[in-house]
Amino acid sequence: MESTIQQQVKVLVKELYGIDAEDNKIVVRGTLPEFEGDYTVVVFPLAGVARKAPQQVAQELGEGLKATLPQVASFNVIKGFLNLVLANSFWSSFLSDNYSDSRYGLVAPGTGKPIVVEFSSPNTNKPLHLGHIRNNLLGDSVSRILVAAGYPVKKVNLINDRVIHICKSMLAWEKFGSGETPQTTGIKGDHLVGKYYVRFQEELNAEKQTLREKGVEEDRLEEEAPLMQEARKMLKKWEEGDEKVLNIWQMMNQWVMDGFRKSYQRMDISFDKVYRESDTYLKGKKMVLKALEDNKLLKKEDGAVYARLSHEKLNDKILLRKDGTSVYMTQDLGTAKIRYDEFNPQSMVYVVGNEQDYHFKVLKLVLNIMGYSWAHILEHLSYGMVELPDGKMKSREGTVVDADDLMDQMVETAGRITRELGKIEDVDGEEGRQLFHMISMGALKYFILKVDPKKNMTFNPEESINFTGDTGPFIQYTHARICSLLRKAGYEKEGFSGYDPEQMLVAEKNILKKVARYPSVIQEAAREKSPALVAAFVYDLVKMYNHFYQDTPVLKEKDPGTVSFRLTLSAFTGQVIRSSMALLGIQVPEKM
RNA sequence: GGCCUCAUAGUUCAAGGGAUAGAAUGGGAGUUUCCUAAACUCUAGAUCCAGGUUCGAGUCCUGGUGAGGCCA
Repeated sequence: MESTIQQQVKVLVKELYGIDAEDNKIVVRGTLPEFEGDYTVVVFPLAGVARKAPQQVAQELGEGLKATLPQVASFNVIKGFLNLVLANSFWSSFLSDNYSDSRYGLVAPGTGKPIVVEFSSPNTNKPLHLGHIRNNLLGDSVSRILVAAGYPVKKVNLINDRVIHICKSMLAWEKFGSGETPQTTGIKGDHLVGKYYVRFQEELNAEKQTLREKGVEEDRLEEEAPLMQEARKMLKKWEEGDEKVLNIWQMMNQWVMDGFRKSYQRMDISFDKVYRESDTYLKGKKMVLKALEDNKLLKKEDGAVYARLSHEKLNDKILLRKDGTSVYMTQDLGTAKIRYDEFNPQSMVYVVGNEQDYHFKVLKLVLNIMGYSWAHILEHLSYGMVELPDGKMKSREGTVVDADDLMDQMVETAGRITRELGKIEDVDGEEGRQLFHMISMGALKYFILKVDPKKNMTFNPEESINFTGDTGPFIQYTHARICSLLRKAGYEKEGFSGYDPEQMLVAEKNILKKVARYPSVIQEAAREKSPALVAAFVYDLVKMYNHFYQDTPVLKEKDPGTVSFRLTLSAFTGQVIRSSMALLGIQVPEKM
């Protein structure tokens, strides 16, 4: 409807003033609740080009719109704002036209070039923490939103499984592990490996302390510690293909991946393709050497290969060190190429924290310099850090919030509160188990996704398990109430009849206005890659529905036409709630 | 030191250059013979500072202050 009004305004401006108005000068938005109207045209920009007083232009446009658009019942002008009131029948027709569309708001699945979304990309040396959760939820939700907006999407994960990360855990396990495995200990694989990573650090610190007492200089401690020397030896052996080291590496990677698989499952996250850095890391090196041959890259006197970035006022970027070893970016060049060749995508989105803004900027530039014309399709979806109320998470200070612990805690809280409220019967059975899972994950996902991805966020563990107010469970609860209402009424998507639109209440119209925006919210969220827009939308919708539900009887209403209208309105609202929550990866229960 | 982000009620978040800056939470006061009170209603409370652009600035520009990040 917004675009219909916008187009018509454009036509009228041409007719009345002989001016071709630019689209960005025609601002149409929802009318603020304190004014009368459904949509508002902001006339100031047009008054400027028409060289007339805003009120006069508004008046003339209002008359024109009323005459040409049958949906416009009346209008009023306040200062430079033209408020349009649509006929109630427009809104009831909107409902009858759309209530039976189970894919309302969603665009048919696209068939063109895919968008490749990379997210998660964990290191295999320790379990997932809160920061990874934001990454995973964002990547997953953005993927779902893009699909809903009609894009084909490939979700990919790049496991950083090379020995550099896991070496310390391997060494500590070998020395102190006495053969422990996830099976013998019952510890989740990623946590077991993480345990030995911590153990390594502890032992290393002890060694450093000993050396320190012996009078070794502070900046040589790490280098001289026997454990670090052993770790370096191990790394070298891995690179040489030492069978024993490779076996341990493979085994412990497997443990970690088995652990991650469980966490992904719990978050309801999956991938179309999983890459392993150990398989792909050599590709980038080849590309760099090839580009050097083609004179696209340069070589320093000491042998290091680099890209010149002075035209961008950036420092040169080394791609191969003087000893021929590769740097992080070298691998990223390789994986980008592999991915491009494999999917022929329209764009490649990387969900990676904003501490790597510079890295991605340079990555695109280097790909360009190396002659890959598709470099511009790389898009860094840069999200902010997750901090705790008392500052950043620091593994050294033990303030890291573990993903599994957090989820356990939330399930427990969901169970406790449900029991206290006494709303469902089967709290100890399958129904309870599923419900607690739904509520806890709903709370966690919503809490994180409602924040603008670009911004840093503070994660307050106590507030995150709050289930009232602007939370996932609040929205889930509204859905459950709607389901309950429909169950009682025996409503089966039959729609409504015999309803007089003149009886429509403001609260009902507000819901319809909101629901009507859903398709454009999906498009906007896809364009911005922001689940937060979907979260804000569904929260607003739910608040409006609750307001309606609070003081508008449905089943007790006498007029059957009104009853069927309210039931259809409720069912449609419930569907949009379910649909938009699904875009956030959140399920909604029928009872809670 | 150079570069990049950010700054809004006590706190956590909103606000496509547009009307009186919205929510939630916490504080205060209420709502249950009625479809689920995990709800609803009322109430007090904020744009870091100084300039500028604009009919109009939380939003754009410049400078400052403060916080975070990246690069050494």
